[in-house]
Amino acid sequence: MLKITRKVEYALIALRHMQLKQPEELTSTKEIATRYGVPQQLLAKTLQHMARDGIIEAVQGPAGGYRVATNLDQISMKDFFEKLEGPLGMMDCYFDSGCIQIGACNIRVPIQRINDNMRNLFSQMSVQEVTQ
Amino acid sequence: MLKITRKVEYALIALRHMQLKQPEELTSTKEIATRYGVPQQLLAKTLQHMARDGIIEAVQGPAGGYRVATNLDQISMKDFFEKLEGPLGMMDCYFDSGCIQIGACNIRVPIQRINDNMRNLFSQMSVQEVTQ
DNA sequence: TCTATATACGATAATTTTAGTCGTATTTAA
DNA sequence: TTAAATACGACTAAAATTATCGTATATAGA
Repeated sequence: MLKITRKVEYALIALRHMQLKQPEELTSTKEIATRYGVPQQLLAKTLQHMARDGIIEAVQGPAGGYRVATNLDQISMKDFFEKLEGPLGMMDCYFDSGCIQIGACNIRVPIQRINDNMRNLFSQMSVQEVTQ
Repeated sequence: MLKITRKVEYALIALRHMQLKQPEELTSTKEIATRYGVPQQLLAKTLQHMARDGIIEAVQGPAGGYRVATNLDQISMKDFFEKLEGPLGMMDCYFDSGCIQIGACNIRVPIQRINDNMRNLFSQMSVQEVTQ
C-alpha cells in the first residue's frame, strides 16, 4: 500500500546519477543499468518517457545519451509522479466517477481530504530536493 | 501508485457508518455490506482484523455485531494503516534490508526523506478527523 | 435443547496491476 | 557501412491485491 513503482524509482536513480555530472555531460541507459543493477529495457522506457515529458533531453546515435533538461527546482514531485504514472490519487474515485457505489459511498469526502493533504505534500516538494 | 487498499477503504466505510450511531449500538457485517455494496466476506475479515487490534469491539451470536471500541481521536492514520497493512513505506527498503543493490543505491536517503514526510503527514492525522 | 444468525479464520482462487522482455525501427558518429 | 545509441509498441511473467470457499465457534431466542 502507498508504494511507488519501479518506474519512478528508476527515474529518480537516473536523475540523481546525472546530477552528479556536469550539466552538459551525457549518460547512456547502459551506464545507469550496469552501475545500479537495474533492468536496462525498463529503464530505457522510463528514460524515453522522461525525455518525451521534457524532464531530460535525449541525444541519439552512438556516444549519445541523456542529460537533465529542466531546472529540477521548478518541478514538484507531484508533477513528476503524474508525468510518469498519471493522476495521483489514493482512490480512483478522486478522478474517475466510474464507481457505481458513488451514491452510497460515505467516505468520498473524507478520502478526498486525505488525498488533498498528500497531493499538497508532494506539490511542495521539488524533484531537486529529493535528488540533490 | 500510492493507492490505499480495499481493506483500508472498507474499514473506513465501516468506521464512519458506526460513528453515525449511538456508541453502544451494534452493527453487523451484513448491514454494512448491503448498505454500501461491499463484498461481505472481505469486509468480515477486515472487521475481525480491526477487532483483534482493539479498534472495534465484537459481540458474537445472533443480534451480535461490532461497535467502536477506541477513541478514534487517539489513533493516527499512520497507526491505522500499519495495523491493517503493516509497515508504511513507499519502498520496502525503508524497513527491509533485503535489497541486494543496497550498496550501489543512490536514492536510499532521498527516498527515506520523502517517506518520513509521508509518515509524518499520516501521524498528525487522526482517524477521527477522517471519519467524523 | 435446537435452530438460526452472527463472528472467526485459514486456505485457495480469480483478478488486476506491476515488472520485465522481445522485436524492430530509427538515428548518427566514426 | 557499421556499430552503438535512442524509440516504441506488443507481449509475457511475476507479484500483489481482491474475492471466495469451507468450516468452526458463539449465543440469543423459540
